[in-house]
Amino acid sequence: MTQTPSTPLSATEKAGPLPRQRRTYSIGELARMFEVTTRTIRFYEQEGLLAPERRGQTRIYDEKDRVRLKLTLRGKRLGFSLAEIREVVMMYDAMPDGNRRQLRRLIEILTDKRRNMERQLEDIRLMQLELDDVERRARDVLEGLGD
Amino acid sequence: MTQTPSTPLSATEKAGPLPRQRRTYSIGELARMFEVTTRTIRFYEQEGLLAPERRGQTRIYDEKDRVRLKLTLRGKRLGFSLAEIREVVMMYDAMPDGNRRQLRRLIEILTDKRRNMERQLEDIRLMQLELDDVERRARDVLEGLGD
DNA sequence: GCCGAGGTTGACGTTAACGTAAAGTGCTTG
DNA sequence: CAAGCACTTTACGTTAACGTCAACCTCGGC
Repeated sequence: MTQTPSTPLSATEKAGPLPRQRRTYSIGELARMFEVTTRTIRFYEQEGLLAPERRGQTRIYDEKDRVRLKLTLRGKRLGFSLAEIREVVMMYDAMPDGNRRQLRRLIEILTDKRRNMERQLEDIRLMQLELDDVERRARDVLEGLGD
Repeated sequence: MTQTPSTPLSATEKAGPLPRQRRTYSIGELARMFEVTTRTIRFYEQEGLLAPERRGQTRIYDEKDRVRLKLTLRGKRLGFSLAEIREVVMMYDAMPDGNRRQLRRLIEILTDKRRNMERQLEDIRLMQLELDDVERRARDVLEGLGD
């Protein structure tokens, strides 16, 4: 009865009028799709980031799982730990019936992540300048060697 | 043995009117300055990222070292490994007398890093959208609870 | 019936990036 | 001169995020 409408985390999903096919994926498919190993995917499940269904022993992943994996990997590329990612993900899941304190906590976390992003943006900007500089010098030296 | 002429490593040494003084730093100063531990700084040296001078046993860091530490930490925040950072740093140092092959290799690495940055920029953009979305929903639920 | 391709659960191994504790050195301050 | 810092080396410990076996199941095809 507590069937949550199960809307996956998504700001970028085009909710077309198409009858959404209930596509599913095997662990191997997902692995190839995102260029990770199956070990990684199982590990993420063990860490509470995924919860695929089972047909017998075999894991079957649906669209929601796929999106979650995608977001997890994106978070990782941005330097978040699995623990951090899990925190947000779990709070998101618990949101519908979350109490005020939890929700405020979630917003607090999000604000923090956002600050993190801002800093990274600045870091990237500065790093790009450094790279430009180093590359320019390298090219100068190359030229000096008589290209 | 080596009698050093009692220079008290004063931070505010009035040697001249020039603003560009040959300032030096102790390991503790740098640690506080960047909010890392001295262990971290020594570790970076061990990994070939820093090479401070010594007065007896004690490490003395100059402006160049400080900048390098700053860049290292920035690289870390962007998810580069110490090995990667070292690669760039060492090649940069060896640049003046670097041969063509090395220089091309350096430029290749830089191009790679740059691609990395581009991807991170995109990741950040997407992640910000996600965060916006999650936060908006959280606020909606909060409001629904009768704020 | 057997085989290979994929899937499963342990369980132990590995690597990066430090943390932490022990034991010593050197300066300066009461 | 004793105490107290800040610094040093050595060395073992720790954590996250997987990698790497081993030993097993299971299903479609020949």
